[in-house]
Amino acid sequence: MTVTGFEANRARVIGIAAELFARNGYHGTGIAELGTAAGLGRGALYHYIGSKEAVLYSISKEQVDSMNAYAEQLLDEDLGAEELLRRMARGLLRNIAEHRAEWAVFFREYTALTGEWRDHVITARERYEGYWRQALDNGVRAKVLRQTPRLLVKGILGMLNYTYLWYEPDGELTPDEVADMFLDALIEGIRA
Amino acid sequence: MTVTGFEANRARVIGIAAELFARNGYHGTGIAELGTAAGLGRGALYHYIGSKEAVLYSISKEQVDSMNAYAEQLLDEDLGAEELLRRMARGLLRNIAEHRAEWAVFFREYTALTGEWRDHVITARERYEGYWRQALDNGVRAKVLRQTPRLLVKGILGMLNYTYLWYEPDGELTPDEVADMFLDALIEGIRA
DNA sequence: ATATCCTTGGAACGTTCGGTCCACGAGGGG
DNA sequence: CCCCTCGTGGACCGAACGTTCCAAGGATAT
Repeated sequence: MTVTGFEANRARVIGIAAELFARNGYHGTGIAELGTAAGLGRGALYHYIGSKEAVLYSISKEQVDSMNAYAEQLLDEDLGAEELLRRMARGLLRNIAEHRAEWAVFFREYTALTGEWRDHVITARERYEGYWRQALDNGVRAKVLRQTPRLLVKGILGMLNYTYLWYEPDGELTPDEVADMFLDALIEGIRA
Repeated sequence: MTVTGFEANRARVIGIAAELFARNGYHGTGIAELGTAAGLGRGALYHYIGSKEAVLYSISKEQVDSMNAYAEQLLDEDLGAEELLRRMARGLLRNIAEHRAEWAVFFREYTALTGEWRDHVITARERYEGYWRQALDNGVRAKVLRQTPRLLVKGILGMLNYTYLWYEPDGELTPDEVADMFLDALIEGIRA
């Protein structure tokens, strides 16, 4: 049962590209290699992808955009500070666990993007960081958390993002459990 | 006053390569580009570097090896559990701050290594993680820290390693201060 | 002056790069 | 049966890739 339709085919190619880019790097993966893996000749391949950089952009953009949408939704829900942080962490780790290849490509290779594509992705990434800062500030305002340096948010994101490198979907912990473990350690340390 | 001697020249070229690899990626940086940046022709360049992959190996190896040596030294010193963790964190962040380009290359591009070089770097990296686990276990045995999942060490290292992406040497915080900020948040959360 | 060695620039190698182009086949509506 | 569109494989493009090679320059020791 082959999938049909332009969009479905495009998505399929981009998924394959994510695996290849994750394994061999963006510059380290050739268009010929991608064509072979997708079972497509040059003509068909370019019909779907437009350009190699467009593929990298699609891979990167989709993940960050989806996390931004999720964060915006949570921030609208008027949750308690601790619950908000836990849900944001769980959402991120669930996404990373489901799209390890895409996140690996995004973290390692987004610098290979140029022009507006680069700007868009970097901006989206900063926006996401802003949502985390907002969530932490919520906690401080509600006197649930103590005042901490603004750079702590970088540390938290590092802790969570880094999972793309080691998380094993078949391991003993679910993404939610990993998120909770990290937040258990952190929240006690920054409670008011 | 130009530096002389084979080793000094080699080190100079590798330093320049680290900057280029960090900015444009390993596969994204050409030998021609490196030659131009170093002010060397092809012949002279290869006289010093041997091969492109050898450059990547040198950059990666040096940082990890130096952190392993530092960790081994600290573990020999019989420090208190908290002091040990703080010193390890400070040492790592100091090193990252001083060699941002090298760490960026290491984190993003070590997968481009092949064969024994790849194995050596991966092994060294796992060894370093083992030292951190040891330090945490010390704390648990001394009843300074509570028992935590073994995967927490991945989170701590993520927190610290991630600094290569954002730490600004001219910013308001020294590497030691960043390390302390992170550990202040963490240690309270995992104390016994 | 001669011999030896380290260092050097640049030509050249075959391969692969990302991307373009075009002819053609299949499918559907008139 | 013709025409148009869409999808496709593969020839082909110039440029860049990492590496090798060699002749010669420069320094030092004899």
